[in-house]
Amino acid sequence: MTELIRLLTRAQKLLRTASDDAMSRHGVRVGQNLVLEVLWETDGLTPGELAARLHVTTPTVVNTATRMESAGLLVRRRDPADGRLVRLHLTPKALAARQPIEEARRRLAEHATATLTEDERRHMRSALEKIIERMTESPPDLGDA
Amino acid sequence: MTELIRLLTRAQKLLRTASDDAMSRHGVRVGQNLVLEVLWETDGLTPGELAARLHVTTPTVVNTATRMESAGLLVRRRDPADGRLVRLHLTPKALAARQPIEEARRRLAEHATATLTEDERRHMRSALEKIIERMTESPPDLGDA
DNA sequence: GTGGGATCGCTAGCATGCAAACGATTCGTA
DNA sequence: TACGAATCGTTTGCATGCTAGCGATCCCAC
Repeated sequence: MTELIRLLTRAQKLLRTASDDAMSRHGVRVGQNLVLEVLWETDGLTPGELAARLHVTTPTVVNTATRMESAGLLVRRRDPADGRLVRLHLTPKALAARQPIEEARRRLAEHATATLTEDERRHMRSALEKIIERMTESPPDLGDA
Repeated sequence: MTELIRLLTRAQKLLRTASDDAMSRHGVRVGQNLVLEVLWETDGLTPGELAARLHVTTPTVVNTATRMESAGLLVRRRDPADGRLVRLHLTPKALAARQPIEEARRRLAEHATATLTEDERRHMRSALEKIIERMTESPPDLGDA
């Protein structure tokens, strides 16, 4: 079981590194790519909403948004109805990058999983879903105190 | 395929977070735990050797080693035969933490994978091995220039 | 034996994550 | 209506990774 998790960690790291390399060719880092992915579908979300969808904390989104703002990928706008809220809007530059980036991601994913059999895909998917459910639903049950 | 990778990423992150929580109870962070894991088996490795075994870069090991030195988990010693080398040696404190930490990791791994069937474990393992081989052996083949 | 290339650890700067503390705004209630 | 609690974004500080560049040491060829 420990070995299974070790393999999972190693594979994920290799994929993340490869993804960062691919995205960097389009002027976007791997974390920023995740923000784009959501905003391409739903522009004008708040940092808090974005954080919830990405399963990260709000400060992480805030910092990433600041870097993306410096890079000219998005702009911040105060919500006119609620002064506490900030809405993140993509720039034309970010919209133009959509096609090549999605293409690059699709290509990378297919390359990585090209040699998997149908059984392996199906069982790996259900196994990962079970692990995710297990880690979110049930308590981690840490040993001592 | 993209969805498969998304699940893989999510599962790995949940596992890493849970691992960090568990390790923190023993005064060790998740990255430091990986260093301990290797040094428990082979004490006195150099930062470069350690980096190769962990699949990280040397600066990463150097920084982690510095934090672990501050935490009293290891000491640096110059190699008497080769002045360029630094050898990392665990302290009694680090040796004493071995049993509880290994127990915590074993428990976490079993908890996470408790509901997997034998087919799922087997196919997930072979799938991950294929992905790893694919990402290390063959070229990433990034689209444009 | 000496000089130049190779090897090694370290530092600096950046990106991505977290938790904790802070400030501003909003909303419900007295 | 005004005040306290809740909500939200931001800042700060830390851990983990990376690349690039530096300085010290070693080793081989001359």
